[in-house]
Amino acid sequence: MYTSIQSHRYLLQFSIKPSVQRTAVMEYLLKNRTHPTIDEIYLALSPTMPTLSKTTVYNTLNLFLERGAVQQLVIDEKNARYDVDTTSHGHFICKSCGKVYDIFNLSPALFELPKNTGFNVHAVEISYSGVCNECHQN
Amino acid sequence: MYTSIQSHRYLLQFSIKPSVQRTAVMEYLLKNRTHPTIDEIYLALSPTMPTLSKTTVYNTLNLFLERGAVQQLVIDEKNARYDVDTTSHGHFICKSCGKVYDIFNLSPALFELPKNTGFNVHAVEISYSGVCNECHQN
DNA sequence: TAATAAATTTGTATCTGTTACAATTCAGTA
DNA sequence: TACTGAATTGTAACAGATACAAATTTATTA
Repeated sequence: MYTSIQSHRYLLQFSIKPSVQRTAVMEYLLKNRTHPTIDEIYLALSPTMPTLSKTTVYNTLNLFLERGAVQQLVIDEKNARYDVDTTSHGHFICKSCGKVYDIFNLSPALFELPKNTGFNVHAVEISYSGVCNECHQN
Repeated sequence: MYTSIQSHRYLLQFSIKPSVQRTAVMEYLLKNRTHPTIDEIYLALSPTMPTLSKTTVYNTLNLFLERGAVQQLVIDEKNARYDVDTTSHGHFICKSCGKVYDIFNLSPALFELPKNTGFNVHAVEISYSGVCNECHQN
């Protein structure tokens, strides 16, 4: 399990000064690999951190993003979602319940950046959509 | 070039009753393959269609989406974008100017839906990001 | 054609995710 | 301890999208 100390060290690896708030947010991301939204992070932390401001969560995630400590997922039309796992993997969003799941075991070829497109391509995002099994059987 | 009459026929193929507004929106989409946002469509049409309401553009695009006449792109954090080309192709978004470009000539294998994921996968979206050449040289 | 019903469009109000920004608090240093 | 800069906070503002009722248009029936 991830502790606060480990989250602290993790932030330092990305040259992020580990404040109490930043460490708490990173700890949450390391423990909850559910691609949470800003609101979910805020709601999860505010009970044990009553002074936490939602603006701080926004600031923090934007900082993490700049430093490459997290990846922002653009798969949900409503909210931005964040993923600490920055290695190559795809995502699936259930159009019924809205949950976002990882899809590992995809061919590495899918994540190769295309050549000769006339653009300077830096990143790929592979997003699947449909209905998850839980929603399907209800 | 696409005419109003062709747009009219195009709508009928998707069982969409072709009102004046719907035909105008579809004609715009067929002529402008730039993955426009709702606002761009509205701003382009309102000069020659002064009574047009932005709500109608929203309603219209949602209807097109339901009937499969357009594809919604979730690649731009700010706005939804729409594409009349529903065949398999990828997209590139320039993080500097925000323009969205098509990327054809990708391997068809990229668009195959994964099996045994535990989900009912219906669609894929392959999104690249980076900086376009115009922005790069400025 | 006239009257009626149904569908579409419109405008306003509302909601929600996000950002801007000034004030406050905190951390580190002299 | 006092000072300086960074981080956090709360409020206000903004923008994309939706809800909804009123108005308009289109289709249907007499």
